[in-house]
Amino acid sequence: MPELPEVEVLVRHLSPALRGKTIRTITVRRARVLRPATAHELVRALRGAKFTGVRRRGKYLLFALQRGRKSFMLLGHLGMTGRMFLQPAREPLPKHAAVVLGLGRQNFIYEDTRYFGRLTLDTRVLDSLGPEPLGRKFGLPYFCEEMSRSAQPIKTKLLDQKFAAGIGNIYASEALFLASVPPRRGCKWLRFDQGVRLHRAIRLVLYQAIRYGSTIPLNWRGSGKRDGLFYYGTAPEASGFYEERLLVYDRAGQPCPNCQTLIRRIVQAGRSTYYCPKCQR
DNA sequence: CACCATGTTCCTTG
DNA sequence: CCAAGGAACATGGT
Repeated sequence: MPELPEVEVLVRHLSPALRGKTIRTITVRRARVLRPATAHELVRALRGAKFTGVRRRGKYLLFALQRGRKSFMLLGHLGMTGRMFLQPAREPLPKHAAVVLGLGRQNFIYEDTRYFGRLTLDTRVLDSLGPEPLGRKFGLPYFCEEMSRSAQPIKTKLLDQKFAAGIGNIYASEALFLASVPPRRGCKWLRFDQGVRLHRAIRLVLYQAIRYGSTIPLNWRGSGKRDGLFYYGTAPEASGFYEERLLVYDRAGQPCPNCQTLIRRIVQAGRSTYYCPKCQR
């Protein structure tokens, strides 16, 4: 479920829901997600600690905790299939619950089908993240400077978390389409007008996705096969909201919404890219 | 059986 | 140092 907009919307829900709650029990069912820490270390650090807030950095969730006078941070990442939500303590745990924090009447659950995500006290990964694409530092001057210094295909660059923290495979394709930029173009060979449009499209795509996620009914737990949240239009709890949300992602063979040319799928750096060969050149 | 999947990290090669 | 490519991680959908 995770790119910057999804994480942002999740954080906005979790922060007020967790603030002030004290962690009484810690159940680790998949120690792998704690890497590099161990279950014992996590239990020792979290027991008795109180949530003071939740923030976001890139695709990471930052849980601010306090015990006594000591403040510290717990860092979460959802990988490809992670979810985080609260549910009544008596309800059965989902099959792939990786970590469960008992908060009294409620459990805070981190579940992750593929266990690619993380929940850990080690925050060092944050040091290597680039600027927030919706933040001040990610201005046109920074953007153009980065473009001029890289020969990488632009699509690959958008996925580089030290270029901008939080853009993922879906919104990379969407932003390039909105800006009419061909995904294989080397950064330094982008024309100025393409750069300006892309810079703007990145912010627009992320901003609109956040706004969209803030207005639809959300099912954090997910209702089944397709993700009940953002990416797919099949979730019953959001039917009617999804039309024309993602313009090119996962639409290979379908007509481009601008020109009816068939959307193409290519592979770059091992990931699918979707684009319109006519609009994006 | 095949291939695909919202992400990151590690390894090898150049 | 950088970049590119591939594999690994692990499970499920089509």
